[in-house]
Amino acid sequence: MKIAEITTWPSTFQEAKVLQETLSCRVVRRDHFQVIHRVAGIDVGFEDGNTITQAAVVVLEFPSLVVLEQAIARRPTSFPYVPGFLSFRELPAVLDALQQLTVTPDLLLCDGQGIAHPRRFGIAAHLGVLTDVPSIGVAKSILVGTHDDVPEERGAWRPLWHREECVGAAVRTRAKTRPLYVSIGHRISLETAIDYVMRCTTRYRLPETTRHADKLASGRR
DNA sequence: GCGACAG
DNA sequence: ATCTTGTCGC
Repeated sequence: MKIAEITTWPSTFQEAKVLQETLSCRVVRRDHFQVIHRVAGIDVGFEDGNTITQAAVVVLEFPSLVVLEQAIARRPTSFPYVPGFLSFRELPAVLDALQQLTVTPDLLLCDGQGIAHPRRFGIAAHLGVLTDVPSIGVAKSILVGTHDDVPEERGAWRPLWHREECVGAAVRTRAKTRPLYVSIGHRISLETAIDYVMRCTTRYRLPETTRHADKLASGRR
């Protein structure tokens, strides 16, 4: 797929923060897409003591969840891991991998937060804005916010609150396992995002998209 | 100032 | 994220 947006990568945290505050205005928090036929899972891994960043993208047919295509990109790591600035570390490699795809995904499921972020611009929101493809943040733990206890059964969820605002949801994708944290990335509402995450999840805690991408990024095929 | 803190 | 095998539990 082609990525039209010209991307700027900051060299200081000050610049990065300003960029997040500027681009966060572009996030569309309501449903704005057509029929979803292809869903992409994205994951990033590190090698050689974190000096190499490897991004993996796997495109699945929706709703069958059959694998259609996959891509891998590797490049030198250029930004440290600092909570709140994950996208600057991982997105350069992710964009490389996305550009290799021969088909354009209709929806991106990204490891990490969407707008459940101090400046409402986590990695899923950043990726959505840069590609202009609908995206969802699917995180295994919280960056910011709190929530009430989530009932044990699969499908149950509770709002994730941060500074009086609902920024996402704690979602039980599998009974008796820790919830996942789902948030708006771009061009999708929270309710719809939760629905797509559930429809991409079968018998495990993580969505099939994420599981395929995890496996590919860690070199297990 | 102190503690928390996606991957 | 990553270092790492078998093992305990549903």
